[in-house]
Amino acid sequence: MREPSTRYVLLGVLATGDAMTGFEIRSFIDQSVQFFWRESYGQIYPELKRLSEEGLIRAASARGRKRAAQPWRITPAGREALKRWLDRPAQAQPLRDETMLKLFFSRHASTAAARELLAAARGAAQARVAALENAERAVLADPDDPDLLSSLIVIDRGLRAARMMLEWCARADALRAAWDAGGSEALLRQWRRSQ
Amino acid sequence: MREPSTRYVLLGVLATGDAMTGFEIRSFIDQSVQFFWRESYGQIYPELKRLSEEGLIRAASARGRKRAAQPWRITPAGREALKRWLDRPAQAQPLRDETMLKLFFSRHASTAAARELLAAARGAAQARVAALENAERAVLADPDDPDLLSSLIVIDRGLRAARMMLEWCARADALRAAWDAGGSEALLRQWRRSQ
DNA sequence: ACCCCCATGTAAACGGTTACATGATTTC
DNA sequence: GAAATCATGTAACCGTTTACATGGGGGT
Repeated sequence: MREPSTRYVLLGVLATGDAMTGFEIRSFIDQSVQFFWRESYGQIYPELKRLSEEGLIRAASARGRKRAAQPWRITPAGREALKRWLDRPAQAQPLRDETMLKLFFSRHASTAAARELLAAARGAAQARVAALENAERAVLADPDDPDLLSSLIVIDRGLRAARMMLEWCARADALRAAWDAGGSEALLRQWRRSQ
Repeated sequence: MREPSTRYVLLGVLATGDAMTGFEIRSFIDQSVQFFWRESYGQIYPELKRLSEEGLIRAASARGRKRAAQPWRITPAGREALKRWLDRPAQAQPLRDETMLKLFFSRHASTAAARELLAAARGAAQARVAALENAERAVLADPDDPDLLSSLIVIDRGLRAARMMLEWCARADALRAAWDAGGSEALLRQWRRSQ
């Protein structure tokens, strides 16, 4: 049995203290942890209902404007549940990277397709670096954010991952070029260099 | 609509040329691309049946020993389908990293729990480096493997990712220590250093 | 009056894992 | 002949995405 983590994302976001609607929670997720987590409304709304039935969150109806919007607030029981989850070791590292899969099988494709795959990976990594540098700037602009430490740790991870991808793309190009030029011997020579 | 990639993994493995049973395909996946892909029998067997109905693979019954085992061979149509898939750009970069999620919310946990999370991540990364260095040795021992280039590219990616994680763990520790010692000012000083 | 954004929700389909059942073959 | 390994398959369950339906509020 695997434990669903969706509920804990919701609790974690609400743990900041502010009452938020499902829509706002989703926006928050898209802004803060977008690079390693995503949630769809189809998950969020039913889960919020369940959480409130279990007493881990409660409706905080009174807001300035009267609306159909339903803001939620975390309860003490919710904070405890979140804490218990955080105390448990994390499971399930991310798996299933389609780019890697295609690259691994790329000798069955045209060389153009293989080059295309690497180029796309490079483009994605560059975009990611740019997005993360923006996020970094935004975080540094507000040094009193209680999430400052967490945000920086997470952004650092994202930046390192993206830059690693750029280096790896260059390396993959070099390996491929060596292979094209001189087969397995040249490839192995290239591999041993800067290893 | 998202495209299922399971079928193409099967085709990709069979494209090597050898006839293989579902069991052997799974073993091959576990040995070659285990770090970014996994398949379960519950996916493999029904999908093999479907592929054979579509004429992308065909049964290659006659093997030396008579068995319940059912080896499959890729057909020309299967190779074309694989190629078409490889020509399309890859979608869906891997998402949902529970470790990152917990770390992001870790200010709501005990400091012991946060340290524990990082320690586990470091341990996992070290194990991964060791496993990948073994894989590297195994690959280098057989320079005539037609998958040599792909394997090295993939191993390189895995090694870079794992080593990046080790560096990031150290950095995260340093950031956390700075925060504990001197709050956000010390944290920001530490952040700017070696940035 | 119209459009865009905010906002909630549901149903269907899908992909995937897990658990379970079963049995052949090899090796010791 | 027992144990380990090779091997196939299915059913149930679960989490997730997608598409669809609906409507209020603010701005132009």
